[in-house]
This record gives sequence, structure tokens and C-alpha cells, in this order.
Amino acid sequence: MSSSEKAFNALGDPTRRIIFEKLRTSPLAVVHIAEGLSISRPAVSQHLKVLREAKLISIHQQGTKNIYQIDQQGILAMRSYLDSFWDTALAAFKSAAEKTEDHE
Amino acid sequence: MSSSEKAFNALGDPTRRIIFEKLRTSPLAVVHIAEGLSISRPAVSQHLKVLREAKLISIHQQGTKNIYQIDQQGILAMRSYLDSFWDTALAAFKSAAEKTEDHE
DNA sequence: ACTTACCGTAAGTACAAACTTACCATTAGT
DNA sequence: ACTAATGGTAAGTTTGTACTTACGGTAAGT
Repeated sequence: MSSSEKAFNALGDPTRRIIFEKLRTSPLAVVHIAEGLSISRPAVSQHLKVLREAKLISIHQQGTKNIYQIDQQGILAMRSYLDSFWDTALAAFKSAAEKTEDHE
Repeated sequence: MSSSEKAFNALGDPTRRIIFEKLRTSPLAVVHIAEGLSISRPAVSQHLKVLREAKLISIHQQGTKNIYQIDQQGILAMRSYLDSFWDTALAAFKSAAEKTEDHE
């Protein structure tokens, strides 16, 4: 399973997107990530594991707390996947358009 | 449900990513999209609906054939979502780093 | 008009994965 | 040493969703 595949799978879940977005402004401990969420803390832990394996977040310990923060690797993987569609899709679109249109 | 949310949900499924990638090089009719896939054609139709509602693909008819092609809207939505993480996550990372490091 | 090719939708099933509770491990503080 | 705080994992349940088959509907060809 490629890097971007894991990332797309991970962000395919709404709850994981919410968790991911919580880390946008600053790193957070698990307790704080779980705050306000309607699911149990173990469920949050399981989501964090998926996000971590997709390299969308990274962890570092601080005493008894596990601090999670955004990891750029996963984001980069998704970006380049999407970019790989960009030009080729545009070319495909053009060639399709040129069948009905005529010049320029 | 926002535009990017639908797109992430759509590309969260491996089969839909395969279908999406099949359209990378050129637009295709449903029959050709289903070729080589191990699922039934109606299943493909259902996936196409999800991708279409996420604005990741668009459709245009050609006789009795329904031709699908990449739609840039969905890709753009995902890109800007990811980009919105870019700077802020970087800033968060920096501020975290500055606590342990000291200058520059 | 009839047949063939193409494809979407409905309804029901089966399975993956998102949950829960229960438990255990580690660290910090007293 | 004991307690409290933090959080990961195991096992089992439940639910969402990716499938299937069956059907209907439209367009093109004869």
C-alpha cells in the first residue's frame, strides 16, 4: 500500500478529518484531542494510529502525555498524487475539446 | 457537507481510486471503466455516482454511452484543503521547535 | 416494431471498520 | 509505596457501505 493510498484512506473518515483539523493550529495531547468529540477516548487512539501510519501526524512523548502534531509527509504524498492528475487530466480534457472545437 | 469533504470520502475507497485513475489518461464509457474490474457493472455505476457528486468526475452523453472524465473542481477542492494545512501546520511546527531551539 | 447495447436505480446481503467496555502499562506527584 | 493521570491494546458488537441480483429505461440499428 503506497503512502498516498494510506493517506486517502485515513482522511476518508469524517471523524479522522475532525481530529486532523484539530491539530491544524497547534500540537495537542490525546486528552485534548478527545475533548468535544462524541466518541470514547480509545476510539480516538485508534484513529490516531491510522493517521500516524498514514504519516499525516507524528507523535512525541512529554511525560505521560503523548503529543500529536501534523506531519507534512502525508500531506505531500496526497498533493503529488493529485498533481499527477493535473496535467494529464487537462491534456485529456483538451483533446476531448478539440474534437468538437476546431482551433486554438 | 462541503465540497472537499465529499471528495475525501469518495477517494477514501480503493476501488473508486482505481476508477478515478482509469480516467486519468482519457475519458471512458462505463463499459470500458468496468473492464478489468472484479466487481459488477452496477457497482461501478454506484461508484461513479459518488465520484460525480464529489465533482471529481463529470459526465456527458454520447448516444447510448455515458462518457465520464476527470473534473478539476474536486481536485481543486482537495488541494486547497490540504494547502490550508500547509502554512498553519508549518507555523505550529516552528513555534514548537522554537521552544527547544533558540534562534534562527 | 423488434432487438441489441448501454447504463442507472432498487432492494437486499455481506463484510469491513468504526465503535464500545475492560484491561494493562507508564509516568508524575505525594 | 500508593494514587492519579494519561493513553495504548484486546475483544466483541454494531453499523455503515460496498457489493449482488433483478429490473427498467433509453438510444441506435435492422
